[in-house]
Amino acid sequence: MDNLNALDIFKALSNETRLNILKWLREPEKNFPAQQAHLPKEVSIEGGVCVGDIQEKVNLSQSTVSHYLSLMQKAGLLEAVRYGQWTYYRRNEVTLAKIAQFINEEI
Amino acid sequence: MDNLNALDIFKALSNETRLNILKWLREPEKNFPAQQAHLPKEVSIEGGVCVGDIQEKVNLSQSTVSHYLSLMQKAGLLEAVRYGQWTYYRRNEVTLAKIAQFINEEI
DNA sequence: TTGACATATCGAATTAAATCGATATAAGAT
DNA sequence: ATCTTATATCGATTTAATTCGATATGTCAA
Repeated sequence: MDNLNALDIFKALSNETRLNILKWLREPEKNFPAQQAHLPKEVSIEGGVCVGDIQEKVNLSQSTVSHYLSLMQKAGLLEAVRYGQWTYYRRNEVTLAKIAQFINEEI
Repeated sequence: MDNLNALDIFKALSNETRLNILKWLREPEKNFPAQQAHLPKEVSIEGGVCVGDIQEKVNLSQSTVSHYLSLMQKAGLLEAVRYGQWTYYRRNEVTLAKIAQFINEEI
């Protein structure tokens, strides 16, 4: 996912739960108590939270949450890092900055 | 429409044609040759373009374009000014600035 | 190598968005 | 008053998004 696909990004942002996920991922430690509990101490996935922890918080089915996260990742809003059986998702600040800039300069 | 409804705004932005309309309205004189042709010289609706001129450019049905514009206006992205039988739409820069700021600070 | 857990994908059902043509409303001109 | 032109609204159809439960895949542990 290199170049900005504004349409996919705006579609991904057109949903309350997905907006919340992005917001929560600004402060993962605060919003996801169990954050990175599965990682050994020497490993850290900066800002990343696993699917299960997110699912618990949003209270939608596992498949829906997985779908949301993958869709946000495809749009470039999130990055995914796999560690063992877990997938950690974190914000992609580059895209977020670019889309704000896009609104200011292009739209 | 005072306070920012982010969801409605992102939904309004999730469409290529609507994105184009916003872009074109940055430079109405350039993008809409007949701009404000119906207005007497002493009246000016700064940056405004009437529905018919926009419709001609996007090549969708009159009802679809009218619906688009009204939806963008309800979201706060456009302002509508009626002059006689015409409705002139123009960008609402306040909302546009706010939504970019919202992405940078809230999301 | 079998079992348990985390996540992803599939297929189906429901709900929402896009889009049209037809019609209504509103203003201006005759 | 009537006709025309501009825009808005309505109702219907098609297409896309949401959401689920079931199942597949991948990883680790016993």
